[in-house]
Amino acid sequence: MSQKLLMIEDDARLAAMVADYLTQSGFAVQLAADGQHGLAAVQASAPELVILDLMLPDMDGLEVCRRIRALPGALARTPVLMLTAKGDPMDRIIGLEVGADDYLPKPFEPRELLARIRAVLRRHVDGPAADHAVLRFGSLAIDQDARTVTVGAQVCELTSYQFDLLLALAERAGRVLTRDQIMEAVRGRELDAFDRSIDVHMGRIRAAIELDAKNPKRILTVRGVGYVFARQQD
Amino acid sequence: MSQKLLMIEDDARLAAMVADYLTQSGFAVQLAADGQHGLAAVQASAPELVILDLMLPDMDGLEVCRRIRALPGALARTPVLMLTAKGDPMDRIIGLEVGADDYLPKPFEPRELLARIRAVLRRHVDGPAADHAVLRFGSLAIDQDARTVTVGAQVCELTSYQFDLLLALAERAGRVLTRDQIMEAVRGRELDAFDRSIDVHMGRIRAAIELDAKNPKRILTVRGVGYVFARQQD
DNA sequence: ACTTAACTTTACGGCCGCTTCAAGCCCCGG
DNA sequence: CCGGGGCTTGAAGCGGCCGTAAAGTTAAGT
Repeated sequence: MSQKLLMIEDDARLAAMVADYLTQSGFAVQLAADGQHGLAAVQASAPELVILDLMLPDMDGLEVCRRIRALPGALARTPVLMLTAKGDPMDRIIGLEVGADDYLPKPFEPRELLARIRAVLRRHVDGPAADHAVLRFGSLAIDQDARTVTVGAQVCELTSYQFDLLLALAERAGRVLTRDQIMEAVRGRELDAFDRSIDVHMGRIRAAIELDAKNPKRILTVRGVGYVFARQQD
Repeated sequence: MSQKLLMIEDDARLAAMVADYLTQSGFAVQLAADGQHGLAAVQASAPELVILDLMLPDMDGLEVCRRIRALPGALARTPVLMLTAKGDPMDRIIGLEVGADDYLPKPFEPRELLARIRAVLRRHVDGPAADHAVLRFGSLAIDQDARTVTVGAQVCELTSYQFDLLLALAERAGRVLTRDQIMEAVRGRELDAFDRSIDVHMGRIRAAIELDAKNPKRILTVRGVGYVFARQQD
């Protein structure tokens, strides 16, 4: 029961990469390179959600969004996730105003796009603002919507990337992941041969979430393989 | 099979309204007006989920939550959905830190409360249920995802390489493997003529997984050939 | 029972992989 | 154009673990 997504994006490289990532995450992805074909595809295949680039060759993403909302029947309520060029707050206001359900500034981590797609879909079926997915492991709490991590009373300062890494591990708690798998989950691309950056980040994340970074109880290293997030803690 | 909910809320009007809505949605709702009675009710009726107001006449909602978590047995893991006074981010952090499973700022739509209740319950039932690929031989279990081996309740300390060796044998349980075959399976290359390293490792693995390393019941030696992992055990 | 071959056990040296620190680089905001 | 935060890269340090060697034990053949 894989859900159908439509991505309207003129950058073929980006589109292909994202489509690949989302496909591996269990979605069926259809592509359209401009607004014209995008609108046609919405009507033809009635996707569960539309990923819509703000900048398109033929017509503005905002215009596309407006026309989706003007379609007959249930199609008008198709969830739209807008990709905006920059972190410009203006974009958000405009995007939401024409009826986009969420927006995501480029460049973005595939991981985050996936999280937002799921959030929008969840909201769409369960009602408005449905689900704060909060992962709990003993005193550790990971709030996927707020993108915050707390351990006991302490709020952990994590960068966005560190948060994604932690989340990738925590979602598969109890499963050993290789560095490649982790990189694949977060960025959708492979790791070059002897890249130690993952290790450095794990060190930083440990410093933030472990009580004693010298004796990690949550992020465990599996020598010669990768890392595991411990299922049982505290 | 309507699920039992407990709502701890001092505002009688609000409580009645919500209870009514949730009842129509197929839940059995029990009410408590303050922390004292709320805690008693949790112990008396073991609800599937507790809806807990942050502001209560007698004691803080946080304190109630803490005490629920301190209850004996499975009661301590009763899901808690916190109702916070405002959209203040402070509230959410506090809520997470005492072990609430989700939070919802007032005022809220009943529809949204319902969605979150369902989300939390869903997570609670199929959360820890994530299945692993596990090979079982009597009391011995080999978890390929976690890369751990357990004998009964005992977790065996094995290195990555030792784990791979054991797995190679266990996957072909009942078949005798030569040292070369084992090496081929694990490392993909051949073994030089008089290498005794496999033997040493088998000894170490036996020390970890055999009840009596002197009389191995799992990893058996086939003199002049190699080793077998016994199909029948215990 | 003696001999010999094969497996087990123990000890230890060295290497590989993880961690940590420091410097470089890139991107973004002023 | 400059400054800062954060990701990346490189190098140094350290510890764990593999492999070897050598002694001990078991099994088979004479």
